[in-house]
Amino acid sequence: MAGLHRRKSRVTLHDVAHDAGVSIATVSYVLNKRGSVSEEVRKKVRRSAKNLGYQQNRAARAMKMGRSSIIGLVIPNIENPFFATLAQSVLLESQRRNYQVFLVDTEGSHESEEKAMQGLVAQGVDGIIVFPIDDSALKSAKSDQLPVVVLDRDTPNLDLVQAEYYAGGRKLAEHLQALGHKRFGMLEGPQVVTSARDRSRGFLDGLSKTSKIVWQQEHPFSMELSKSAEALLKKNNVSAIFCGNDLIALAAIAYLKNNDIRVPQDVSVTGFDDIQFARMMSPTLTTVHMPVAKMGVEAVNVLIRRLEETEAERTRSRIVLDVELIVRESTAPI
Amino acid sequence: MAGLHRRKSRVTLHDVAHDAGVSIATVSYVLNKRGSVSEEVRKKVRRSAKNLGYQQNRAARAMKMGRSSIIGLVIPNIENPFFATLAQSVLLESQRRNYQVFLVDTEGSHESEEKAMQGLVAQGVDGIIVFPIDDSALKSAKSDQLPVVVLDRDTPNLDLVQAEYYAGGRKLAEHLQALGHKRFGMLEGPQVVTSARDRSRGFLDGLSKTSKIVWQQEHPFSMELSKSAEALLKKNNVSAIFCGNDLIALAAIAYLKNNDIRVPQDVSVTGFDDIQFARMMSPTLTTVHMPVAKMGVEAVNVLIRRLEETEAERTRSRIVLDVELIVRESTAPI
DNA sequence: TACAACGAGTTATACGTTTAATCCACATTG
DNA sequence: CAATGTGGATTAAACGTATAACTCGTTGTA
Repeated sequence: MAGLHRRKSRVTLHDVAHDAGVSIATVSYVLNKRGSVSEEVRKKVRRSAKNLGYQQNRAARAMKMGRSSIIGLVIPNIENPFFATLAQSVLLESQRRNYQVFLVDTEGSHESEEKAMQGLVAQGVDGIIVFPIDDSALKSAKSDQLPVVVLDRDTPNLDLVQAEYYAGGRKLAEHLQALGHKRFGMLEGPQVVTSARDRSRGFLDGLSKTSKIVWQQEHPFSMELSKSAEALLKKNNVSAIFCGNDLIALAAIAYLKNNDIRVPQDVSVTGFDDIQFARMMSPTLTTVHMPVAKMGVEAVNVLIRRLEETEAERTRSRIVLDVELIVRESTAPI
Repeated sequence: MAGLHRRKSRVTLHDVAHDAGVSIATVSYVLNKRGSVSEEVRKKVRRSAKNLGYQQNRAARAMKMGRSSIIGLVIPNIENPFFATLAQSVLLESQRRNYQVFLVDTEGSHESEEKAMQGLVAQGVDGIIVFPIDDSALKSAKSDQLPVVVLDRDTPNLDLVQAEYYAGGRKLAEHLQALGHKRFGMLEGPQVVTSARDRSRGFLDGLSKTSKIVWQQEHPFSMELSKSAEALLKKNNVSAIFCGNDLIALAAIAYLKNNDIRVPQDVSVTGFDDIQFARMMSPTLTTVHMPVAKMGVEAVNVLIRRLEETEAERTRSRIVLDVELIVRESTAPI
């Protein structure tokens, strides 16, 4: 039985038309709910189409229409749960809206990001949603070729969807201070990244004069703890640690525990993002919940609106979503 | 500047032909490295193409050729790190081979899986790679419409790529027994799933007569621990626990720790899959490493081979990959 | 020398849609 | 009754590409 999969030449408009005894055009009109066709012909056509199992040939349609109904999604790393959730929501919403998605994982490299964007354009996608590696200007800023929605980084001329990072940072600062903390360590995300900067800024701005940053260091958004970070953690000279995201927090906590520094008894730790694992680890992680799924949905909405808008120039969208402080076990009163 | 993205009617073969002063066909031949064209014309054409920034119109090509160079990937849940890694490898390998991927996340529902397969066929993908929810026969077994490669579940007539689950189970049993364990608990994966069954079978077959299964329970492949599982864990009447996958193990360990049962001092715990987090948690997890990335690559290879094979009936592929026991901190001598 | 063979290009067609333009029969209206 | 309009259908062109079939010199060979 193997091998009989040769695509049996699919049934076309022509076949349906023949079966229903009408012209090709009529079938097209019926199926696209356009033009004026009598109710009875309508029924006949629909019946034939269903019987024969007609399926639109997307390639032909795409060619004729000049649009593919495909959108490109470019993310740095699908293995990061944050992006997995994001991708999922984009996928779902797109399908719901009758678009398909080309997903590209750039593995965190600028070069691939560049190539990915190029590639997608070449593939003929209608638009692109991109979560850029960092701020280094999406240079091939394709926006003149096709609509681009940028996640997370405010970029000139491009539609934007992001979250209230700054506010999130403040909330963490307030929460920790309310618990009595005064001496802080910071493992911030890469400061070339706006969203990481905003988190830090928010946190710092939220501190009162009596609070003190004992140490502060940049760290990649990953679970592999840097040597210098380990050195700082080992000092055990702060009562609370702000981490740029959940992955860093996760790694920090693991390291602290291995060095017999208890969380949260000896030191409180906070994350950022609220990935799925944040509430599964022990201690569960106090963090800032990002509306990831919502970001995905909004991005799709913005993009499709732009795709389907009339020629009328629409002004740039800038959607900023609320974040929420989630208090769990990794923070405690001093 | 916003809104000037109206797809500037892309440059076509026609434009290039005009610019190079040759016919459309010649350009096509040059670009596809077919037919016989003199070296000088070749150069001229390539130059024009590059200058004008010609990009193949995939839709037109797809229509003419009857193949889209797109493959569908259907997985249960992209948020599961295991599938994230799998997806990533499929994406990368596909791109390398000049195919694009439609990713569909079925969210673990049969209905969506069914619909996803249908949908992909309708979209005109050339072939499908699917990691099915469970064994309930991919009924719309599209294999007669187009090539399907199944991951993980042996399915009649379909190409298969999977891992040596059985052997993995045995290895765990042997490892634990070598450490002196004799009383075991099992939180197996859903037994409707072949791969889960194979893991359990391998484990059980690997036990000697003197070993004893104290309790055994099915559990979904997720991090949300069931009440009954918690009850069993609390009993604290075994020295080692076999978990159906890493997520279950993760949850179990968290629960045990919260109930002051130490891992591995009081009880050893094993996982299965070796997800990224397995070596980040504390204690790090003893587990069986699945060659996930390799599975993805192989699946793409098998599929593309079938797509591009000549009419000659090829026999069904059945690729089974080795797994590896990874010993970490969550298991210790009794 | 005549003719086959070949190399290098061109012409022409088909792929399956969408949709503007057209056609036709019939009803409405001045 | 002629002119006009209208609902309901058809015809035909176009989208951009791939490729089979063809043309036209030129070369090699019998």
